[in-house]
This record gives sequence, structure tokens and C-alpha cells, in this order.
Amino acid sequence: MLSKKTKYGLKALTYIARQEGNKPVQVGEIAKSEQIPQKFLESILLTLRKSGCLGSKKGKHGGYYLIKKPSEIVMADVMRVLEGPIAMVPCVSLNFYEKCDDCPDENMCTVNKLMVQVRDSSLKVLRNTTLEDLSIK
Amino acid sequence: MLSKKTKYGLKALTYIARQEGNKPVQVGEIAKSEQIPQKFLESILLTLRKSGCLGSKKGKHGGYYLIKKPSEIVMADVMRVLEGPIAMVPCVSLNFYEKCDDCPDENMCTVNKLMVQVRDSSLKVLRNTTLEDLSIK
DNA sequence: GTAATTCCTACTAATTTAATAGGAATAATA
DNA sequence: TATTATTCCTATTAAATTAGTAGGAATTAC
Repeated sequence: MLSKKTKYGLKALTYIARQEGNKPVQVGEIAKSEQIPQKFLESILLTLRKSGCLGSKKGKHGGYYLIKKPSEIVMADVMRVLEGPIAMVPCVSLNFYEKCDDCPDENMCTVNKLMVQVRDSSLKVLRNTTLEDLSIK
Repeated sequence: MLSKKTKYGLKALTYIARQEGNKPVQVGEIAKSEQIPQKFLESILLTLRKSGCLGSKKGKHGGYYLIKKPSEIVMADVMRVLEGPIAMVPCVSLNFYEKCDDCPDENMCTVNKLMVQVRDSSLKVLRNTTLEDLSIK
């Protein structure tokens, strides 16, 4: 299941992408419009900023804005920042690989074999979808 | 992330499918061989039996056995029994649909749009993979 | 200098997952 | 029939993760 964090993050990115110009959008505005707890959203946008998806401006009239074109913000990257690995098991993850405790031999593991395929199919979608695709109304 | 429950369940099914004949396989044997806590595995196999993937025999020399051919046990079904919905958001689930609390209009929701695609791509794999595919060494 | 905002850290609450405990019911077999 | 080995069932607990809150520091516009 997708965490609320990711869901809220995606909604917020879409909201920002839909704004005209590149003026900073305030957390409060997004929270209100998208029905997201404001403090929670604050922390999510902060994460996105640190990961390089968003820029921010502090102080009065501050807020968040995109620092890349929507067409350059790829869903696979956003998902990794918000949700973590795209693979369903760590032993299949490209960016967050970890060996399983059980499972003496990965290449013999049938769960591994299946999950590689699921990962690849999801990745295909997530790599081919950008924020632009989401924000077109 | 895949739960341990699902992971263990898939391993156990593979183990059973690889046995010769259709003799019942005991939980203890599977647990030992696959390094799964026995009591936990007991409850998992019980779930699989109730869902119609497995049959069981009680008492001495009892155990679990397949009641369908491995080629007829489809991963999409197994995953739904063990892991629940394949979709990452309930509002996109075919078998476990639920409306989102936030989100006034589903058709306008960008998260929904994206997750439909992810679901479809995963489902394609899971519907085309059977226990037979997993259990071939 | 005041008001409005992001930024940061720490904490708490709620939910889900993983596992354990204990024993009832059932079946084989000596 | 007694014993042993197994599945079956319910309840409980422990651990981990997710979701959200609290409070205030830092920064900026006006």
C-alpha cells in the first residue's frame, strides 16, 4: 500500500506544477486545497526539497516551487524519495539492495524471481511517467 | 514491501509443489527447510487452505497438499489472499475497492491515474505467472 | 519591528505486522 | 484403547512502521 506520505507528496507536486509561473506556493494553501494536515505536509515538502525535486523560499511570501520542468520530474525518482524502494523485497531492489536473512541463495529463490518481474513492470511505468503527465488536466 | 507472511507463503507453496506425488507435507518440515517460524507458518498455511489453494489432512502423518495443478495456481490470486490488494491505493483496487477520504473526485485524482497504470502492469505479471513457473528449478 | 513563512527536532499516537502461547480436535498406529 | 503426531483455532503480545503533533528557531517581506 502507498503511504499517505507518498500520496500527499504526489498531490502536492501536482498542485505546484499546475500553478502558473514559478511563484512559490505556500504549504498552507496546498494543505487546505488538498485536505492534507499542514504540519505533516510541511515535513513532506521538506523531504522533497532536500531530495532536489523542489526549491523553497523562506519568510513572508515564501513557499515551494519546482526547480525542474515537470517533464523532467520522473515518478520513479519521486516514489523512491517518498516511498522508498520500488521493489517489493530488498533483495530485488536496484537502489536499496539488501540481502535476505533467510534465503541462502538468491538465484534459487522463487520469490526473488517473481519480484524481479513485478519490479521491472512497475518501473517501466514509473520511469515513463513524469509530473507533466500527472498535471495535465 | 512484501510482508513476511506473503514471502513465507510463497516459499511454502513452492516447497509443496516441488514434492513428488501428492502426499501431505508437514508444516514442521517446511518450516525447518525454509527457515520459517513454525507457528507463524501454521497460520499462513491455514489461510491458504481456507482460500482454496491447499488441502490438508489432520492427525498423524497429516499435512498440506495442493488441490490444483501448479499451473492452475495463479500468483495474482495467491497474492490477494496473503498480501491483500495488488493495487497500491484502495481506490484503484479491483477486488478491495474503497473510496478515499480525501479526494472529492476520483477521476480527477492524479495519484489514482498513476496507480491504475502501476496496478495494470503488476497484474499482467501476476496473472501470467503460476506456481508451476516458480517451482521449476 | 512585525507578521508570515520555511525549517528543524523531538515526541506521541495509531496501526499494522510478526510472532508466540496454549490447547482442542483429529487421525494413525501400536 | 492409549499414545503420539499432526492440523486447527483463538487470543495475546512484541516489534516496527506510519501518521501526525508540538514548539519554536531562522529567515524574509514590508
